[in-house]
Amino acid sequence: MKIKNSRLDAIRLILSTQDISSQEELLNELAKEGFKLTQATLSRDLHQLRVVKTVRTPGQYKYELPRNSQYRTNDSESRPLTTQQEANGFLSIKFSGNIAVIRTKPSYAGTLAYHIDNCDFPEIIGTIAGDDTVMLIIAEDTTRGTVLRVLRSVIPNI
Amino acid sequence: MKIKNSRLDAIRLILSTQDISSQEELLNELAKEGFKLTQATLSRDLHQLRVVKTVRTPGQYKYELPRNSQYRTNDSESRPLTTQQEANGFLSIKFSGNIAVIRTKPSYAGTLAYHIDNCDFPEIIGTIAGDDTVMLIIAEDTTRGTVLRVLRSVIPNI
DNA sequence: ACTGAATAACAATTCAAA
DNA sequence: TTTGAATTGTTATTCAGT
Repeated sequence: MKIKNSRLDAIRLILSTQDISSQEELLNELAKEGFKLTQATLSRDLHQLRVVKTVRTPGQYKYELPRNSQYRTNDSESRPLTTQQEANGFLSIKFSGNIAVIRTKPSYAGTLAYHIDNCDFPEIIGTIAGDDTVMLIIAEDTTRGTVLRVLRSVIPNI
Repeated sequence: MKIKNSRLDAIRLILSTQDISSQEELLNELAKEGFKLTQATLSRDLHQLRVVKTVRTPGQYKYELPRNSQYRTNDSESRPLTTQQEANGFLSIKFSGNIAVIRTKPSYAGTLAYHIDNCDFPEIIGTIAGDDTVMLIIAEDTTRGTVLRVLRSVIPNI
């Protein structure tokens, strides 16, 4: 229950920040974080998170979270969103190099970027927003996990 | 080849119009259309089309095409700008690190970015547009050649 | 409800051939 | 380059136990 949810969060974190190409590989990453489980359980977790195995380049696979990262366990699906969750329009976040790309619902990007800017996170040296996309320039020596962690205060549903 | 391409088209049509939950099931549908092939070949076809196996409801799977290879009727709205090469306003593309910068004619950038976004290329994790400039954030481990190749479906005159 | 061990089911790849 | 047969590899499920 409690353990399982933190494990699902760990899976989401790992899949959001690195390229994973098999359940075996993900199992190893989870082991590094102290999660002990078998492939059977992981398969069920991925099923619950509706993770899909995509083809990146021929012969190379990547496990990806669904784009509207409506995660959490089944019980939270029926729980109404808080105003803050509802308000930020967050859909997904991806990383490449020192840049994070946040997708939002249409027209939400500007407001979200404004809020992130206002936080003056030292880990995020700047943002730029379109209509449904926010780009974050990440400070050097800052990990993606850290970025996700600090963003949680602005985007609780990240 | 000719046969193979029509088979790929048949696959795209089937996946666009019905729920398929396994390769074997798809094999049967293809047989109805007169295509004789084995699971090995089908697996390769699906790989080429970058089809993903998604979870619809718990325990129920569905093979889905990526957005940019879905079957579309000739409504010009959602269709990429493949017909009129002039329509996209493309002028030039340059690269630096994991960023590509596309210059367009004035006011064309937003529409072009929109179309690129809609394709959901895994190689391009995000775009942001000004008036005559589109910036693309390129996924890690993706070459510039690959970026140019995938953009060709949106910008034939690239 | 959650899990691991074993297994079944399924999909990807190898190999040989055309 | 494309393919099928066989094989391997990977993931989903069953079953039993907690």
